[in-house]
Amino acid sequence: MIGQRTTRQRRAIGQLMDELADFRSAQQIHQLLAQRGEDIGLATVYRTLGAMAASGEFDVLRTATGETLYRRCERQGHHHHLVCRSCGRTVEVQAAAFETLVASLSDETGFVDVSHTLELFGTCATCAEELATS
Amino acid sequence: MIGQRTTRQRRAIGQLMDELADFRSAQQIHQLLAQRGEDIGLATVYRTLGAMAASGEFDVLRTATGETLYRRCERQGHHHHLVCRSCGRTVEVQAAAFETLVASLSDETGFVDVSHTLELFGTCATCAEELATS
DNA sequence: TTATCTGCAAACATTTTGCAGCGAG
DNA sequence: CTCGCTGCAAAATGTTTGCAGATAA
Repeated sequence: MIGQRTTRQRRAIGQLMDELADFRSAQQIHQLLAQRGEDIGLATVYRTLGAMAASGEFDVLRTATGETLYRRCERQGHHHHLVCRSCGRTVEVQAAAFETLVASLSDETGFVDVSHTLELFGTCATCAEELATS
Repeated sequence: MIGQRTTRQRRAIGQLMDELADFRSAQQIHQLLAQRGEDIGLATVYRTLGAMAASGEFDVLRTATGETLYRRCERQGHHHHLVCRSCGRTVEVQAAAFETLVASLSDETGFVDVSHTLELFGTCATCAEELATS
């Protein structure tokens, strides 16, 4: 926790994540780095993503198949993601009304420190069309 | 999809699930069955839970560590769960307002077939007290 | 009888870890 | 010079699958 070193690997991962708009898995990121000529061990990618996510630099999301996806969190504030099942495109969703609803749960149930994970999946317009014509 | 057979294994799993109040993993269920003297293959437990969940008999939930948890769904209709971080106690939550909100997302974003996963975690009143005194 | 289910073991996919060597500070 | 970081390969985890034999219907 005291010393964090700036290595070639961490720089490369940080830079790549800056350029990516959507959620990617550790494996995808490892592959993208390889395509750029960055020869980085898969284990290092996992370790680095995990560490950066833990420190709040990334949003984390789990797919229905058990993969962990990471993305640089751009907007501040709490929000959720609507992910296309087919192409992975992501839309950020802010639903103040929902947050309010969750907050009220605390009173109703007696539970404290109520946190939540909301994942939204759908098929985006483009993919829906493609699927319809096949 | 046509024929479903009633086997010793399925009966045992169905019966055990009837008695369990909270979410359990396939591995836990397999172990509980073994304790009862029900010698059922782990693969069968996975297959059966998967099938029963797919047919809507169980609620499914994924933990942060990637395990899939199952529980007999008591209420009919769509709802979510507020799970105590400490003791695992579960409260079912129905939030019609939230469902409406999700439905409206479809119009706003152009995404179709929007589904969602909502997981709520908190500390129940009892556990909160215990934690305060320690 | 016969299609379905089961158990086993092997296969899988994702992620984690032990350890020796490398390299940032 | 040091301690943290990296790569590799092995291990761990949780889950799925192929197949031959068992079994509901």
